[in-house]
Amino acid sequence: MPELPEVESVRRQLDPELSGRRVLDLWTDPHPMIPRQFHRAHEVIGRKIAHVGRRGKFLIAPLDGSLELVMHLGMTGVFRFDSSDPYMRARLTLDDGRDLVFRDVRRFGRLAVVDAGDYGPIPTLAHLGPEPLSVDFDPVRFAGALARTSSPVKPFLLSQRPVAGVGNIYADEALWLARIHPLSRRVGPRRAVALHASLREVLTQAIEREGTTFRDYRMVTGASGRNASFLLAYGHAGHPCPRCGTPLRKIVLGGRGTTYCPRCQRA
DNA sequence: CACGCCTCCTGTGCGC
DNA sequence: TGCGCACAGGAGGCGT
Repeated sequence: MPELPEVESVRRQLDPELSGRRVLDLWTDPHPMIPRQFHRAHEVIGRKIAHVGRRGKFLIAPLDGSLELVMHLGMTGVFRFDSSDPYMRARLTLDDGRDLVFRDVRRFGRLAVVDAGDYGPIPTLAHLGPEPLSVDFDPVRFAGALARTSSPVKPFLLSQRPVAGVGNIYADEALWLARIHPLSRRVGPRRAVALHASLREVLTQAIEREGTTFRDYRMVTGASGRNASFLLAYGHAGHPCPRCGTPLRKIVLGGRGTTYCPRCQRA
């Protein structure tokens, strides 16, 4: 569900609430998925949260004792304060008397405690590409990565390796903006630079609008993101391309719905 | 190591 | 109305 702009919006709300707070208790529901999804989570008890940071779609909160709490919203994860509900998977009791509730209908979300910087238990985080909105996301290196892979460009973006935080929605949006076919296996330097710029544009705009809400994604306040009505490709299959008027086409690529313009985006 | 496929889970919307 | 199926914004594990 949530991609970088949604996770960043959540981070900005959580950070001032959690910074300096100590976790007094943790409740997790007794489902068999929990041990797998909540690696060492109970070690958060008694620890103080320094702040809430982010890498790609992962929220990372440094704790005292050289530990880190790593949180991933999966497809349907939401954080709320003091709002118990039937899909509550975890509840952190804080030293200011409030409860932070993790709601997650599909149970793909994760709460893991790891030794600081040791992301072995979280392979995608361990091999995560550069932050797209930082100077580490370099167009020349990005072009090099695209030149070296044999994967179609969209699944490569979704792998989180060439760049962090891009999911299904913003991959479709950026590829449309850069006029690159999602199945393209040959993205040369010129188109790579265009894609680099498009990713930054699409993600920056989405952050300004506090993310895209279709159904599940909500901020900590419960508010929806405002970006959905600005999407140009994703979710608009069958509608005219905003650039050329050709009906947008939907295909399945790596098991994910993919919308693109068959005229603007050539392989 | 890299890639493609399948799986985890639950709810919703659609066609028949 | 009821049923079955495809699909949903993600990542991990496995076989090749």
